[in-house]
Amino acid sequence: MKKDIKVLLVEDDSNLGSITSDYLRAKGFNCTWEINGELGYREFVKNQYDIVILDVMMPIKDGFSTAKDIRGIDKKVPIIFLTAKSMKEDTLKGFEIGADDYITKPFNMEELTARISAILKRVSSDTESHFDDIKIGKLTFNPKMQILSKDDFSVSLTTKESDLLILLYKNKNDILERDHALKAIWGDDNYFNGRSMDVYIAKLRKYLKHDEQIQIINVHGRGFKLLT
Amino acid sequence: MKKDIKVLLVEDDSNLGSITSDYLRAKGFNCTWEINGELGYREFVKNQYDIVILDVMMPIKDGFSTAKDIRGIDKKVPIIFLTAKSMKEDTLKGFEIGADDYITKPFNMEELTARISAILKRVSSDTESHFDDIKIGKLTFNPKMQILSKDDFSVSLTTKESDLLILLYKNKNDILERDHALKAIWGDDNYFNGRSMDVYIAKLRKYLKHDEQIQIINVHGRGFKLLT
DNA sequence: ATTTATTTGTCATCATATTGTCATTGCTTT
DNA sequence: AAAGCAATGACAATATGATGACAAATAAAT
Repeated sequence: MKKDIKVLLVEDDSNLGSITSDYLRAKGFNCTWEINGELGYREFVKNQYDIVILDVMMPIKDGFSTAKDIRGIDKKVPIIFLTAKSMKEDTLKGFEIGADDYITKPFNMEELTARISAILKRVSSDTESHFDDIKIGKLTFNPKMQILSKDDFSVSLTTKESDLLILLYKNKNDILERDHALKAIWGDDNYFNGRSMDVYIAKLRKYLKHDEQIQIINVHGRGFKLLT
Repeated sequence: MKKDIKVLLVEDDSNLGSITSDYLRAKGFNCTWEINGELGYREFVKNQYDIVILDVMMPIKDGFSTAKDIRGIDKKVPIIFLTAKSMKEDTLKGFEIGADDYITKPFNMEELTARISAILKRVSSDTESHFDDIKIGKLTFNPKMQILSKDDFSVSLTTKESDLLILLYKNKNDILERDHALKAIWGDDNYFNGRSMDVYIAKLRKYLKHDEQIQIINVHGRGFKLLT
């Protein structure tokens, strides 16, 4: 059936950004272009992306820092770095963070799409599409409809509940750090947002009671872990 | 008797567009030709089409983007893409956005009609013709006459009411996003049009009370869903 | 072991944004 | 002028998210 590959391009040079995103769109990718790391991160959080392309050198927030933030909430999404020259330190640093590939500028468009395709092919096996249903134990969650259901029941979650559940799921059986989650969903990590998040954790726990196998445990001072 | 198949062709090259639409008309199709994605989308919204043929590379709004907008309000209408030969088949094939077929330019006319016929044949089973009556529960809606009726009653809907009902029907049991509906029917997604739409939803709900099975539910912050 | 401080759990309540609905206005067509 | 339609204003109802209050759990200090 139809695939809809969502690509997030973060590039501060408006000329290159415009050309690249146009090209990717013409190639059938669902490409979104943001002009700095901060906006890029926020966009990544708001929507589900299949792959991220980050320019390393950016004024507001550089590519590595952005990648680190993204990795804070998503350990699997493929990231490609664009570096100005072949700087050894750059590439090394990038791979440490978990870069899947890096491309030195200037690059030609065919090369970029080829790399994207190669990476997607490589990781496609263990990657769930962003519009697929999520299976959490005996429960099923449809992120588009924001509906959590089992054979016998069905609840509609609010956006915040849904966002948090998705974030927990992406880090299932692994810790979701408080500050990462807060930055991602509430935009800012502060005391009050923290209290709010605790309330939402409580709400989710209530929903997840429908499968007694599933639980959200707290890791004191760190965050939460969704056990499946 | 031959059916009246409505084909929407969106092609920026006036030469090719003219020739192709002439040919399709000669072959008995009811073909409309628009010269860019924006006009194409507006035309699609205004009328009901059985199939859409989109050039990928267009100046104002490219084919993929147009397809995405069309898919936003109609998940089923068959779409054929016209792509330049330079695009590698495999790139395209992997990342189609709900394309039912694609044809590389230059193509010969016989090939195009053959593809169209093949697709229409393939999907005709679950596709309602644009002039058919729509069955909504116990109710029947005739989109040409804009008349909603049951055995015992009959109302004539206004254009806006009718447009909205058709859009809801096309997305029945699935969410119709506010912004898509507003863009499609009111041409622009803004606060005031949104209020207007809510009024029309209320009006439709009143009409649909004649079958208590049918309801339009709201999905907070997202849109509406017609449950049949 | 006991006390203290910090973090988390949860309920109830509040504020805000979204949606529902009626009445009215203005525009167009006849 | 009358009728029909769409847009808008006004206000009610509802859904959502934020916050306050306090209990419980955990960690740290004594």
